[in-house]
Amino acid sequence: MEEEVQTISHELDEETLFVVSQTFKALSDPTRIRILNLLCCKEHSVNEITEALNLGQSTVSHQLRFLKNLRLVKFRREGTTMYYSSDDIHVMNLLHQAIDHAKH
Amino acid sequence: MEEEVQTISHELDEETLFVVSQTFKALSDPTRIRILNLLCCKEHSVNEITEALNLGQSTVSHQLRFLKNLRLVKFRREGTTMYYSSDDIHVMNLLHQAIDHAKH
DNA sequence: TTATTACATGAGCATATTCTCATATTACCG
DNA sequence: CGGTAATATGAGAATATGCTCATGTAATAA
Repeated sequence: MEEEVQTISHELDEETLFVVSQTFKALSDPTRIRILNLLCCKEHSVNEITEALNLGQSTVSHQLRFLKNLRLVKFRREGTTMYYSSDDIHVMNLLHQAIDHAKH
Repeated sequence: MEEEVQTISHELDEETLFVVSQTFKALSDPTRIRILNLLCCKEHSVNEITEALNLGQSTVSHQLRFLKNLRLVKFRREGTTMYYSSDDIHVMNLLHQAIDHAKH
């Protein structure tokens, strides 16, 4: 009935726009990409990540908080050690597609 | 044979890291997402984009240059009018996957 | 040629991002 | 309890990002 209203169709609503941009922002930083790529296959402690990627401990912690807030990673405690692992199959999929594509 | 050497494996080389992060950075801004989403199905002039998305002409032009530099869009001239269209099926695929996922 | 339309570009500002340094916090061990 | 190892957090500086304003360029029409 009201097809004319759809003139501006295909336009994304604000929430979708926000979620999509946030998701890609998470994947737009080299440090976060390296961390996610490392966590892809198995969990790692903060120290392991710090050493494997040769980063500052604080940097890793900050980025993990970022990824944790977006629910892209989860963690479990074991004593004073926190083990992080990836927690969003779909986003990891986007990442690996982009990596495969970049490698040609 | 040399499995121990692979300890640091899975690490991404610098160029891949750069390309991947640049690609996602292009998709991490709401304005660029809206432009790419509009260009998804058919070409549009700069003016059409400006009006359809209610943006400044300069803003659209700047973002189109950004997308053009990454070869995500192409264009053709018709008189004084420039028609832009998407030019990277793979990246458009990443975008639509993320949009579908965000919409649940 | 001049005027007009459509688009591109440069400079500058406001904000956001990312890292580093220093300092918490938390759990464990003796 | 104090000491230590592992991680988290806050503040600050350096850089990057995105928009707006003004102006430049290019093609066309009169």
